[in-house]
Amino acid sequence: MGRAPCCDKASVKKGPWSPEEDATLKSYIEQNGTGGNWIALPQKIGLRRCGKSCRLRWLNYLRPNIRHGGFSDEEDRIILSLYISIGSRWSIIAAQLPGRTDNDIKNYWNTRLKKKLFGKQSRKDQRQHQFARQATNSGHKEEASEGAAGNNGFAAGAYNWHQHAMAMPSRPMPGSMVEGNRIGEGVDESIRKLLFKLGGSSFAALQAPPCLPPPMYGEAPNFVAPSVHTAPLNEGGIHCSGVLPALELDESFQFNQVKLDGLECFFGMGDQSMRWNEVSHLVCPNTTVASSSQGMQQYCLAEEPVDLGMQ
DNA sequence: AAGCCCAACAACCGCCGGAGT
DNA sequence: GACTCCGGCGGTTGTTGGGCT
Repeated sequence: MGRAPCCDKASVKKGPWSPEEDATLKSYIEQNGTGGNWIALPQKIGLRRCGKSCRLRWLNYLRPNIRHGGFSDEEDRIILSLYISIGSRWSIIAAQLPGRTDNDIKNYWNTRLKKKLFGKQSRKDQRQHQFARQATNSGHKEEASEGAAGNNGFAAGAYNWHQHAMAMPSRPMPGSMVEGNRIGEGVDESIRKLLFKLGGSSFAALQAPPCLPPPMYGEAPNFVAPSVHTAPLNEGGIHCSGVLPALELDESFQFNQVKLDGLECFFGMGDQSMRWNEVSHLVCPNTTVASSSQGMQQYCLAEEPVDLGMQ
């Protein structure tokens, strides 16, 4: 026997909300709150809507201080960082971007950011790219750069990780901050703390690479951060040198079992396979890559190993 | 000018986990 | 401990509008 439906599907209205419905819902919640029961709410205020639909409408659209569209580079970077670390846990990602809803971020990722990052050209991008080439060829370089990079600073056309990494500020740009927002100074710290709260991540591993013990796979459903050991530093077992062999990071990245839809290329599944050292700049702008004396590539973290104080 | 295609966004659906009984 | 209910979440689908052929 299946679960009873949350409302009578036959009697509730579906589809886009009218301004009148919006006004009714908004004014009621502003005056009385949700009353702790979304299911009962529509009946109370005479809306022929499912309670879940009311909740969604309020959270995604009517709630105060909601921002739509216009994602900044900084927000892009946060979304990407967290997506790589924790996968499609949109609510957690949204919690780091005040004013953004999980639905908004999810849509943004699925329709735009994923394409931006992996070089799927929209027709608009193709046109911009074509325009850029034409303008460049005819000597209009300023117009060309505007046309090609008008998309939040990402170059149109096939995405170039290295190029973008170089363009990324090593620290959040002062002035990119939204008031009351975590975006801005200290955002990396904020994300890192969040990831440690969640149980570790490849992102966190970059900031303070654990060298021992060996990775534990499959400890948690949905979220596995293979090379991260979350025990406090002072309990022993971890000694962080600040230098992590590239191989380890690659393995960390490749064995991460978080579902990374759209990131198949990192796992050798796409036709354009990437390795961690090709994208780490984007996720961790402070990470630099250098060659060791043995010719083996190593990661040299620009920062001192951080205090991993668990909260 | 009309039809088609596609990107963007809004909304729905169904599952899961936590709280209450 | 078992059961029910509800909220929350993520995946998916539907709708719309703009651009292209």
